[in-house]
Amino acid sequence: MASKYMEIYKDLKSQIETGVLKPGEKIKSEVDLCKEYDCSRMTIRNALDILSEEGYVFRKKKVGTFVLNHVHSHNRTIISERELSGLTRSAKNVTSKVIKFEVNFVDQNVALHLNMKKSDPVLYIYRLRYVNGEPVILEHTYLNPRVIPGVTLDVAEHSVYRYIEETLGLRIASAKKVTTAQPSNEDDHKYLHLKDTEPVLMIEQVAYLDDGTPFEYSLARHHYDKFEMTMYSLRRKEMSHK
Amino acid sequence: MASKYMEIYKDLKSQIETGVLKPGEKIKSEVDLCKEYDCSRMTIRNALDILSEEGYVFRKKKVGTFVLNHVHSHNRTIISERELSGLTRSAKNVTSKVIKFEVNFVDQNVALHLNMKKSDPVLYIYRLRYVNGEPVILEHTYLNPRVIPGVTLDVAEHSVYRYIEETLGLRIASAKKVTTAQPSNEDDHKYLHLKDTEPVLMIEQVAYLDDGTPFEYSLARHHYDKFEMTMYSLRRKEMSHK
DNA sequence: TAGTGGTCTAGACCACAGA
DNA sequence: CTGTGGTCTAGACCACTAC
Repeated sequence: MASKYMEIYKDLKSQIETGVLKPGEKIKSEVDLCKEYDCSRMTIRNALDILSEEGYVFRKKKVGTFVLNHVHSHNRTIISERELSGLTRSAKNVTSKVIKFEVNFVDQNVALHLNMKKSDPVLYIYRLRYVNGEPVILEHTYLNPRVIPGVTLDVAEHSVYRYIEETLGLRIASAKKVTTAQPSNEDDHKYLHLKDTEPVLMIEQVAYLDDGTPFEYSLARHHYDKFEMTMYSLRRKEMSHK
Repeated sequence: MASKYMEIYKDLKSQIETGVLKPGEKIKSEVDLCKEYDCSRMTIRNALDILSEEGYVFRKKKVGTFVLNHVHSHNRTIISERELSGLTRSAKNVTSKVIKFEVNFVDQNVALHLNMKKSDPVLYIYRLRYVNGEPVILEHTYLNPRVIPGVTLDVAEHSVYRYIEETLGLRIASAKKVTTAQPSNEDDHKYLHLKDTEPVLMIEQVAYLDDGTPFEYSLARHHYDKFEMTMYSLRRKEMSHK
């Protein structure tokens, strides 16, 4: 079904996650893996490249490939660097209450991000989102209705992303995110039950379809104590010389 | 000097940044680029892979590769997903005031992250960092002195990262980061001049050397109004089927 | 010296978007 | 139908590490 390197990637990842391959351990060399999986070296490298980008393994030039230890965290919900959907894909029990649902003229900032003109209409959705029954995110969403038509109140109450992919058959491919800390405002106090000394973790996002069209601009204000953003950065080889 | 794909990557990137290749424009096909740069297709794909991961281009299967428009931001200092150094590499005028500089026994949490034993000594540095003369970060740094020896007060006042790479000749290769919003505490009020309703953007980081050794654990509390964390997420092809 | 990952070549076949 | 990126093969040489 999937490609060969994807199968190998999944296999190795699961071996790491289940502890068959232990942190610090050296895994087989690329040539040995070729034999084991009966494929060419490039296929193995494709798989190892993904594992390395995701922080599962670490490659030491001229020495070998090693399992990296995964330190994981606290009581917060983890928003991964690779997560594209607002929420519904990562967390389990997500429900939403729609606070506002209206069509406006697009403002300048949103128009810029969504590549729209000043006089274009935009769908604005303001939702309170619950995880396991607890109100934890206040989310402002701006959708381009020419790209994503037919979003109803019912869709907004559930998952817009699922509607886009499953009903419209479009593919969400990438997202740009900017994360900041913000003092809480009146709505945060009211809906997220925050004190005025307690902040939100704000994630501003522009999401793109698989043809490069930006379709959504959103501001998601997360309860500071319930979310964290994790990422793994890998420096490229020659980058330091520049 | 650098590898061929790196040269091609740099060349294409600069063409995008200088506007020779414009947002939305389709660039040459991979086979055409092979001829232009006189190399094999894999070398071209290596270059395009990086551009794609970094959000410069967007590949549409069976159609072509397109330049993506880069939206950039506000008045804040951008902490990029790919930035490894705390600061000194990205911003220009960074100075530091050392608040504490001492050797302690490592605590359990730090020991876990740095792969150390309970009775091991750890170097603890507490610094206030200024950008353009403004106090904007309070940073707690824990260093493993067995891995990074010879850090002096003088080093701490300047750049620990530069000392590691330039003086010790070690290579910083990767980092795991966890970003959260936190209410400001007394030190934040005192040193960063925050009000009690104003938060910090906290980045917790474990940094690794090029051989996979964790050498530093740090907590950096950033003035909420001066920093943002940006990232670009790209979904992998088959990921959706899982 | 032997083994490793990094780089590169020169091909190949596929499924499907777009004309 | 043609061109495209996605995947894959079966090699190759290199510089360096660890022994």
